[in-house]
Amino acid sequence: MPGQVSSAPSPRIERKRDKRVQEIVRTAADLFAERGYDAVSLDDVAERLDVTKGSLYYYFAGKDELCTAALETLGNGWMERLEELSAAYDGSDVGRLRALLHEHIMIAVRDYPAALRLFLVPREWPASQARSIKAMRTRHDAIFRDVIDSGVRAGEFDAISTDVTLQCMHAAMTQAPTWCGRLTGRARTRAIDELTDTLMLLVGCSRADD
Amino acid sequence: MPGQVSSAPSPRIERKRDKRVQEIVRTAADLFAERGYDAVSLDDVAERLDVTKGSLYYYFAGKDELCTAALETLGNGWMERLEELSAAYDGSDVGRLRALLHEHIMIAVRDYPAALRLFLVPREWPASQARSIKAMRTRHDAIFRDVIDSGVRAGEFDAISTDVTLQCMHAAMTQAPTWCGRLTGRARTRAIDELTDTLMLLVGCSRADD
DNA sequence: GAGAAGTTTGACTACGTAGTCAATAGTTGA
DNA sequence: TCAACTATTGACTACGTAGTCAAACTTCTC
Repeated sequence: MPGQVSSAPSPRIERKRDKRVQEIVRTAADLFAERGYDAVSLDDVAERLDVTKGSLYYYFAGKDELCTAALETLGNGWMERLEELSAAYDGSDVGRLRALLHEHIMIAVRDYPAALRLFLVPREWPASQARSIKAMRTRHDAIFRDVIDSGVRAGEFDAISTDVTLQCMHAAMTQAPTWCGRLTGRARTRAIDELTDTLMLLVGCSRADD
Repeated sequence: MPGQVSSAPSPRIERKRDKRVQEIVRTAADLFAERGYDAVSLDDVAERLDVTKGSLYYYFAGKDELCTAALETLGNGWMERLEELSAAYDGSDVGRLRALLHEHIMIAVRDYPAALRLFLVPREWPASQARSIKAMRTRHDAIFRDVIDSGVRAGEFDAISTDVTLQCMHAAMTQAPTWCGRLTGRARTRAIDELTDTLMLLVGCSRADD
């Protein structure tokens, strides 16, 4: 075993690599979200990054792994943001739910104008992604279930069924970028606000209640 | 031009052909809805019909045409049913809207257990289908916009924005088969009813109002 | 600046699937 | 029974794309 140090790369190089991985992941996520998994070839991803396909295989074992990384990296960031917001919120459940809905829609529409539209819609992804999508959906549901149940117990909300309410909210928020994405400026802000207020109706809160 | 009659086929043969076309269209729609356009090959469609691919080309010019036919045939039947129901309904707008929502969800969940889940979600279909999907969506929206606006004018409903309300309802109904499809018997009935009632909240109607 | 490590390239294979078509089988009606 | 028409087959081509890999290039490190 002559002199084989098998040294870990220096932190600097590791950071560089991480950055590159993030670039690739982000670009891939945008493309997948724009066109769907099947309609995106690795040549497409490579072209948008100004490299060739072989380069992607230096970082990822295959298309599936790249897709998983894209879903998890972006999804984790999103869910963390919502979890922090929910934990830090100081006020009524009405206010907390409204803040969560609003932030969720904002992230979907603003931060990921192209990416993640399809994020929580399993049918649009290959079966190999089922596990990571399900995990993210569970996390998403837990955030909203928590505040809805709390509000119901406190008598602030009135939901026919928490499950169904959750599903309706989720479905609407999933579609939000398609509706609001083409709008800009005040029109977009207004659409997001209206959507938030409309979803609050699902727990029996009209705008007056805040 | 010796004896070239170019005769139309007999009605009997024409009926037979139409029936075959319907079988193919229905099978294709089921498969497209199960797996998505890209993930379904014409060999898959042919296999489920117990024929070979070449046979499909006797009836359809290509995969795209088959897909268009599938979307339009099934979508037209669905929308016709809703239009009839809306026109025939005799009663308040609250009752009419509830009947429309309920029927829409029932059709989605019961009649098309596999097919058409994705029906009104353009992003899941190739660009060549955009026209026919948009037409169907317009028709769908017109049905529901009609009753919502009517209810708002009559003071029965209170919607923040008809557009946003429509979009939320549409998003939720599109997902309904995914939620209710795995249920059976009373559980399914209950889920469909709960979803209907929950969506009525979007126009400010709680269950008590009926 | 030299050697090592990290990164990218582009030509390559393998494979699946849309679409073609001449040959064949099945059906219909006289 | 036979001829014309309808329907189906299966072998075929063309093409796109996932994945491979040795060689070339770039960037670090001493």
